[in-house]
Amino acid sequence: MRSHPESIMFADIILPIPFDSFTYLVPPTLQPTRDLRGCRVVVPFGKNKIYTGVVLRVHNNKPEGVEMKEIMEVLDEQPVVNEKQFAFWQWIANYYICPLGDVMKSGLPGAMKPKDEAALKESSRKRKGGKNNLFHEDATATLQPLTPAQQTAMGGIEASFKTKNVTLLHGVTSSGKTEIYIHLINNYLEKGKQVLYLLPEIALTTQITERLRHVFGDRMGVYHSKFTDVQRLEIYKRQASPTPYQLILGVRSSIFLPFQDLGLVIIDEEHEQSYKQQEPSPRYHARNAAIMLAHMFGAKTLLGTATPSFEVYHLARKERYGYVQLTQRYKNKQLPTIEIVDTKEAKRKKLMRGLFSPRLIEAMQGALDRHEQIILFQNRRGFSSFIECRQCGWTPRCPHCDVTLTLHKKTSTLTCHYCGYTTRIPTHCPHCTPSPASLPPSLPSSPVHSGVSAVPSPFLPIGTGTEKIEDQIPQLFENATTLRMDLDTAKTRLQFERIISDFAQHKADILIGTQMVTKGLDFDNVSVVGILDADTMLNLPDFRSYERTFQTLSQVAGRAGRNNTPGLVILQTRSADADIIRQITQGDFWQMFRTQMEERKLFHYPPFYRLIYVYLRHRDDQLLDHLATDMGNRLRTIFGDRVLGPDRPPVARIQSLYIRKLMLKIEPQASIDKVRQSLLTIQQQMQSLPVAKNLNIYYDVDPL
DNA sequence: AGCACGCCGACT
DNA sequence: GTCGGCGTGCTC
Repeated sequence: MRSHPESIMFADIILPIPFDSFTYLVPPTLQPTRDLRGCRVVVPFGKNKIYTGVVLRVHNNKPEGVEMKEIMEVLDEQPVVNEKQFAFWQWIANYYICPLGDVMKSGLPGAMKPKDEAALKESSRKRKGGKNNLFHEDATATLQPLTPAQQTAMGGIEASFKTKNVTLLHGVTSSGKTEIYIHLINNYLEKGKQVLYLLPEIALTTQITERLRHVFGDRMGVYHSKFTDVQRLEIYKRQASPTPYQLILGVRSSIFLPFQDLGLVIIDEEHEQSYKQQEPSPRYHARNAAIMLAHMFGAKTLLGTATPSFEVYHLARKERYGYVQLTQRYKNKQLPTIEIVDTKEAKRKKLMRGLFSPRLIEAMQGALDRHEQIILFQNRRGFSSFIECRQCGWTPRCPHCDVTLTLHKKTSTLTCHYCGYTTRIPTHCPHCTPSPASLPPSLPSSPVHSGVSAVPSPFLPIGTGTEKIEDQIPQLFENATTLRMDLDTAKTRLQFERIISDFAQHKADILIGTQMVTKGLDFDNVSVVGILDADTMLNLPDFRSYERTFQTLSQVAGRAGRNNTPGLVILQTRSADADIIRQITQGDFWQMFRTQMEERKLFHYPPFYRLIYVYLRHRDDQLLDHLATDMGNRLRTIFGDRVLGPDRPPVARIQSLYIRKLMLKIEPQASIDKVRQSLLTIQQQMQSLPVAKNLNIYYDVDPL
């Protein structure tokens, strides 16, 4: 029973902190019993902390120069992380240049920590039915037959899968893509294969869940970020068990579930930005990661959208991906007519009433008279983007972040959308009227928007949000009722679905919203869609702004139209004769793509080049300047003119940390491994500088 | 990421 | 005289 020195075992353990792994001693009592890889263990850490981690590997190479601690306890009989998951975790860590600890944090349900698990078992016992199967039922529906157009597309997908691993299904809105998915899923389930069906967070509504539930019953598990830890843990465990769900309908993070025999991955609304995790690390793109996951299983991937991302469309054009088009709308629902209104012209002639042109008012009034509904789209929430002193033009900014504060009319406050800092609207401008004593001690009961108060606000709201539009409706349409849908009114899925269902039941005439309105189901009484201002989106300082505007506005326009009559979309813009506006109104994706691709190629942007942003953060602005320049120079010795910057990003300070950004434009055929190695070497050089002790460096690969 | 250690201000 | 602010340094 005495262990020989050479038989001493070590275990590399992933902990939920931003490092790859730490090496611990495996106690002799555990050594001969089993391979601990993939099992959770409890370990001491630091002075008196205790963590649960996952064993990455067991070996007997003693690490140099570190004093090791011993594993305290092993929690699992069987691994909770399988080999495919480890390979996938490692790919994410390598590709997105982040530590394994970060990947584990995203990849394992929070409730995998033993303390939580014990507590949760307790609470789930009390609260019966914490089950994932929310329809506490069996499949009731059989498959609906496909229309001829859908059948053709289905045949196209199957043919494409014979030679291609990834296929793009490019189908106009309301062409019935979901029905095709359902048939395809059914085929794979019949072959005994597992299917992962990914949807953007906001599109995963009760309606879609119910629809699939009717067909697939309890063979389907739903994985949603709004579920409780117990529910998520239950699905995770079930997927690792001998009887996993055969179909997972889930959001971004469901790519981390254990799969056993994955045969098909469907990524709906492939172009959606929300597939990219921005914060925290790992900043992965679930679409691209899911394609890799499918590849590891030898599975097929179907990407569906009405407005493909350039990255995907480009690969389809190059025949790396298969391509299937679906041009016919379901029940021959007609595409809407899009009318452009030149607001520059209307403003010059003084015809604008607030944010509304005469043509938009006329179209809306017509719809109201016919008891039809209206959707108004504005891609910004709140009342205005910021306020400005009428006297001197001073604008209140966040004391911690380098941004203007956003006006929230309802609460009479100014809020920072980055750190949440909130303050009351000042009664006077501290810049040009620095002495409050000279003013009446009025509370800011005179909100900036109303001139009702005795003391008019010294501030003017600038920019337009959904709240301001809502505010102007009563003056233009006396009896019209409104609903507003944006991040402020639809924070939870329940609120979101409530608004959708209220509007569907015609509890309001007008729905005002941000791009969230594009994600609702089809409303069959909406005849007019108003886009109040296409310019704010187009003019964003972002090389993808046209691509995004095209996507968003096409999706918004798709909401218009009743069963037999085509809808009317009124698009207000100050740049009425711009090419992009014409391409949007004509739904000319191909022309838009071609024009934009020339610029992308010329300026070395995706999909011709791969972008990597390198972020540096430090609380000392001047020192950071110096360090960022230094790092830029070091990068240039390796990457030459593929390095741009450093620059101050649009928001150059968040939560009292200053930020600099370096940009790398890498040829797509370059080895990501070598790029990562070079970056990490330079990072180590930087962080070994005595002045750079507190320098924080992180990466955003394929940023959006 | 936490969390302990450490060095300077306003309180019983 | 202490309690506690958060800068900074380390974690197998």
